Amino acid sequence: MWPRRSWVQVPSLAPKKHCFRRCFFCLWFIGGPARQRLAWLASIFLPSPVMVRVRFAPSPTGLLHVGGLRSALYNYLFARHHGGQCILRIEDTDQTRYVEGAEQNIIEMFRWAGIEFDEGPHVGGSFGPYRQSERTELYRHHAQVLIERGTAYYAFDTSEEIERMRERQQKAGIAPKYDRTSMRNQFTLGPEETQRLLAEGAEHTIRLFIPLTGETRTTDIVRGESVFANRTIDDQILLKSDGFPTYHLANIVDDHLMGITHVIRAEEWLPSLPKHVMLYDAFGWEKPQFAHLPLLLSRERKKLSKRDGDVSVLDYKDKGYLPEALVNFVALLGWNPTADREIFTMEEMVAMFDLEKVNKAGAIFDVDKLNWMNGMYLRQLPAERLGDELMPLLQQAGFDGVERAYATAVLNLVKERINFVSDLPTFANYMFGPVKNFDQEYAEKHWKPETTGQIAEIANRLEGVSDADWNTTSIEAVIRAYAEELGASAGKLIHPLRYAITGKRVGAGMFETMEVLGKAESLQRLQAQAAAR
RNA sequence: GCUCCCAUCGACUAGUGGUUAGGUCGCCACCCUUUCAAGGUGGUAGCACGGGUUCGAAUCCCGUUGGGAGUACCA
Repeated sequence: MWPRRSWVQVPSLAPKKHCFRRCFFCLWFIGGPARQRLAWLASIFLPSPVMVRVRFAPSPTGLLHVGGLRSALYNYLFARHHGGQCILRIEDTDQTRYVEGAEQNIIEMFRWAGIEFDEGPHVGGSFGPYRQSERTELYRHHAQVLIERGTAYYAFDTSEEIERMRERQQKAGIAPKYDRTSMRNQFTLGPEETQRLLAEGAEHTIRLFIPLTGETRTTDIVRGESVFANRTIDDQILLKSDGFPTYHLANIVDDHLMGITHVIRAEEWLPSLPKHVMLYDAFGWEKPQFAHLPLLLSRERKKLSKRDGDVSVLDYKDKGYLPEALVNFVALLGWNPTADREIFTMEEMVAMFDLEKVNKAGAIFDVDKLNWMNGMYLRQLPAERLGDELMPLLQQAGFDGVERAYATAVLNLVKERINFVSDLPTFANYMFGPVKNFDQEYAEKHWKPETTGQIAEIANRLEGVSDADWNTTSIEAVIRAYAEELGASAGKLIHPLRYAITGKRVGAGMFETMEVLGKAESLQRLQAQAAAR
C-alpha cells in the first residue's frame, strides 16, 4: 500500500504533472532521463498552473441539511486553504422533486453560516450558468458524443418494463441490473429499428455502456483505492426520457467544464464512483481527485435524516444557535486539526484544514456537545456581535424599546448562566420589566421575620449612594458593612435581596445585577417588598 | 440478497510498530461561592473478536463479527 500522502495533489505537488501537460518544452522531454530534474526546475520557476476549484452541488429539494453544511464547509475550507475557488452549483435536474424556495434557503443559510462562494447562481461567475436546468443543451450534446463513441446507447424501455425486469431478477436471486441483452435497446433492436424509433420521436433514454468484464479502480483521498468488478456496475441512465440528465452525467460534464479539481462530497456517493470514473474515461477527460466524507449519523447510527428531528440548518438557526458554534461543531465531525483544542475561528480552520486528516468512519451528531460549544461562543463573542442576535429576540419576547447598550449589559451579566442568547428574555425577564413571578419557596427559606426591617434599612442606606457611585463595589460595601453590624453573614441579606429584586433563586451576582438594573429601580423593588411583607 | 465503505471511552476524537492509550462533551466528586452557572482540580470510562507478521501491534496483513451506505428515468 502506498502512503496516503502520495495520492494527494495539493498545488505544491501539482506543477510536476501539469507542467508536462501544458508546457511545450517539458513535453519534448517526457519520458527522458531529464524528467525529474526538469519537473523540479519547473516547480521553482513556473507559477502553479492549477488553481484548486471545488464545488458544493446541492439539489434544491428542501432546506439545507446540516450534513450539506458540513460538506460545503469542507469544500470551502479546502479551497481557501489552497487559495482556490469554491463554487455553488444547483443540481435541479429532477423536475419532480423541485421545491419552491429551497435554493433561496440554501443561499441564505450559507450567508448566515459565513460560507462564501466565489461563483454560483447568486453571485455569477464565468463558468455559468450555475443551475443545471439551464444547461440541458450541454448534457444532450455530451450524451450524443458518447453515443457516437459507442460508450453510451439508446434504450426504449418503459418504467414498467424496467420494473418487471427487476422483479424477475429479484425472484431469481440476482442483483438488479439493466440487462442489455433482453431489454429493448439499440443492441436488441438493431440499427434500423433504432433509427426508425428515434425518427418517429419514441420516448427513450441514453444509458452508459459498461463492459461485462474487467474491473474499475478508483482512488479516493480519504479512503484510498478500491476495485469494482465491472459486471456489478449498472448501465446507468445518463439522459432521462424527459431530456434531462441524471446526476451522473450532469455532474461529470459540469465538473469538467467548470474546471473542478477536487470533488469533495459525502460517502453516499462512493458506490457510484466507478460509474463516474468510467464516464471521465469515456469522454477522455482528466479526472478530478475525489474525497468522500464520512456520513453524519443519528443516535441510531443511521444516516441523519428528517425523521431524526432537527436536521436543517434553519432548525438550528431558529433554535438560537450561533452560526460560529454550529460551523465549528460540524467541522469537528470527521476532521480534527489538533488534539488539544476544540474552539476554532473560521480563519484558523482555513489555515489548518487538511483533507488527509478527514476521518473515515461516520460521526454521530451529538447535540450536547453542540450546546456546550454554543455556550462557549456565547461567552467569547464580543457584546457588539451578540447584540445583533439579542435585539430581535427581545422584541419577540414583548420587551419593546429596550436600549441596545442596556440589553448587552444584561447579556454580559448573565451570559455565563445560559447557553443561548435566546434564553435571555426568559432567564432575565426581571431586567426588562417588573418581577412577574416571585418564588414563594425561596422566600420561605430566606425571608425571616426580621428580614423586612433589614431590607427597608438597606434601601435607606443605598439611598445614600449617589447615582455616580452606583456600582458593584459601593453596593457591596454598603451591604457587607451592614451585615457586619448585624453580626450576620452577608448571605443572610443577599438572599432576601435577590428575592426582592429578581423573584428568583437563580441569577447573576447580586451586586452586579443591582448595578445594571439601576439605583431607582433597585430601591423601588426593595421598598415594595419591605412594604408588602 | 448483491456491491462498496467503516470499526479507540456513552459521544466527538488524538494516536501512522515501543505511550501509565492523550484531549473535549456528558456523568460523578471536590474547590471557589450570595444562589445558579462559569472557572479550577480530580475521577468514571475505550483499542469489537480471532489468527498471523514482529523482539514488540490500537497501529501492518488475513478472517470473523458488528455497523453503515448504495442498489431509481432521485440527488
